[in-house]
Amino acid sequence: MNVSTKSEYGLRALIYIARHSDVHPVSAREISAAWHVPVKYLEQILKTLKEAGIVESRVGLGGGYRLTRPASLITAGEVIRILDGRIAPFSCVSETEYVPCEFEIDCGLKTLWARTRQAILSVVDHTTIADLARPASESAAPSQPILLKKQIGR
Amino acid sequence: MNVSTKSEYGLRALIYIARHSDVHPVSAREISAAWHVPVKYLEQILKTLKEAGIVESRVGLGGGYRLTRPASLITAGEVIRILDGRIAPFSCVSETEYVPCEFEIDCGLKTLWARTRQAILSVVDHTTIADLARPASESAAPSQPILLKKQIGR
DNA sequence: TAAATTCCTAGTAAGGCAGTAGGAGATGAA
DNA sequence: TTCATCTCCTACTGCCTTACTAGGAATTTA
Repeated sequence: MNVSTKSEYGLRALIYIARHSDVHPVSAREISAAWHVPVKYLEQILKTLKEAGIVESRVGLGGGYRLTRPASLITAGEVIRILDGRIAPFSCVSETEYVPCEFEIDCGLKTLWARTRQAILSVVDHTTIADLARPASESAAPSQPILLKKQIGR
Repeated sequence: MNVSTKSEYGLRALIYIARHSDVHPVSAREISAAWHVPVKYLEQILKTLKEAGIVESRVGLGGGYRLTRPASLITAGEVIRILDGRIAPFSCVSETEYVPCEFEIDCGLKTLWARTRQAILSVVDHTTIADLARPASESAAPSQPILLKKQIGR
């Protein structure tokens, strides 16, 4: 159960762009300096994000990246899927990379993984870059209420 | 976002033991044959599970493994933690392996990861081996109702 | 004594992750 | 026109983890 640095850096980059690209596009170097991420690595991530249609870019002096859509229309789940691949904990319950398992008939685990996946999606697919870009003091509540009723310890 | 084969095999082994250890303990070879898992690999997993106090073992002919507790008192989350380590998607929100992050103050992501973690825990910490060991036809519903109100597509 | 079983340690092949490296080509400012 | 600043593109690399394999020692029962 892990999120890679790609998703972490990618989301941070998008947060930064959402916050700062009003006047001019934001360069990879600027984001890199702000979040302490290696520039060259970030370039690759932003390239992937560009190919996926999340950001657009302008080359040359004064160039950089901008979101193609309002930040409120980009979900964290979408970004994680682009950069990390499948979100489901197991491919036998993945929508995007489904691979059947020989034991599905009598495998209680499938149900477990399916529920886990739904639980994850209920969070990441309902949290947008706009939610994340809000100052932490406003507690980054998602725009749509998520489906957890209460927090559980541990 | 992935669950390793260790957790998968470990949970399957426990399910098998819960179902079949009434009369005599269950051997690794037996489980291995039932679930198509390499014996030697399974031995290692069961050893870890034994050290963690989930199963007890008996050496020699007719030996094998038994649960130390009723299956209804062993949660999937506990097993995954033992075999895979941290469940939280990022260590900045982990209870068991917390590592602070330099950007926590203004990092909307922390909230996202925290919510994701809670969502995962609300499933895996409320699903027991007893739930999983029930025949799939009974749909492996957890003993306590989980906190998702409805299923979401995608 | 033989067969079955857990226990213990070591090794290993492949793949993914997290970058580093080195430019080529575009663009705007001086 | 030159120069600094950008993105774009491809290749490479070191390290770690995963998913095993391998070989036996010790224990127990028939």
